[in-house]
Amino acid sequence: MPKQGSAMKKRTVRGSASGRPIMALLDLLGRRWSLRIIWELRDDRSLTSRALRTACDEASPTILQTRLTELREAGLVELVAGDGYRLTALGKELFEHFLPLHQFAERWSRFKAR
Amino acid sequence: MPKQGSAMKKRTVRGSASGRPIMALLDLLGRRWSLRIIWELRDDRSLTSRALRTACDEASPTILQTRLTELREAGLVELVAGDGYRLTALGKELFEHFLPLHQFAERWSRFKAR
DNA sequence: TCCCATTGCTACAATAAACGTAGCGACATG
DNA sequence: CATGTCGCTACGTTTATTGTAGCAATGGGA
Repeated sequence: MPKQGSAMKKRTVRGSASGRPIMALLDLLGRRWSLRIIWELRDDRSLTSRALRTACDEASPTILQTRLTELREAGLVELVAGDGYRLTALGKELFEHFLPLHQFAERWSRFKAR
Repeated sequence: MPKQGSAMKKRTVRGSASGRPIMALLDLLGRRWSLRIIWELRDDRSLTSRALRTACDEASPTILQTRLTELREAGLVELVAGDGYRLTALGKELFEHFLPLHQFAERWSRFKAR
């Protein structure tokens, strides 16, 4: 992709051509920082773009902005003026599936340690 | 970003330095094809590396092999001689959290279509 | 009003990850 | 031996991400 202006954007989700929404979703969530962003916005948290950047281990604003735009277009995240980014109702619903992931991660971590 | 020394063999999971397993897990699952691979191995399916490649839309064997190695080292996927790749018990447990994702993806798709 | 801090967001060059093609050795079947 | 498939890798090209710097817009004092 030669240009990354706000005009031309490769926002097409891989796998969406297959007509299988799950593939498009898996691809969207499989992009770097997507899962992390959703995670950081859990529990009705609202974070400004910079607070989000801090939460995401000082990730590059370029890619965070790209992901945020994608997630907003996907209807999972919204930007509320004067309040920052937050999950939409749909986004919260999605997060519910990841909630048990925290517990799992702990167990997984202990497994790996062996 | 914390510098990933070239000494580290690139198999280190980003975020694992934070000591928060959830970050390591989110990073591992956030790599391309990770979620997809787990998805394709659902329901006790066992796929050979090439069948998996076909299932994953002819993804490059290079990256598939990389992901498979990572997932195997993470204890989520295993390679059974003469049978192909499959989810481990831990991997199946993880997949349980993604099961409702299919339904969600359908709903999400309809939302996007509007 | 001017100053200044913060917001969301972007340009641009450099680096890292992923892609695509080709092909390896090992093993099996004919 | 010939053929096919297995898991897996080399390598050159393309794409994605990083890091630094900075923009215009907004708001709050002084």
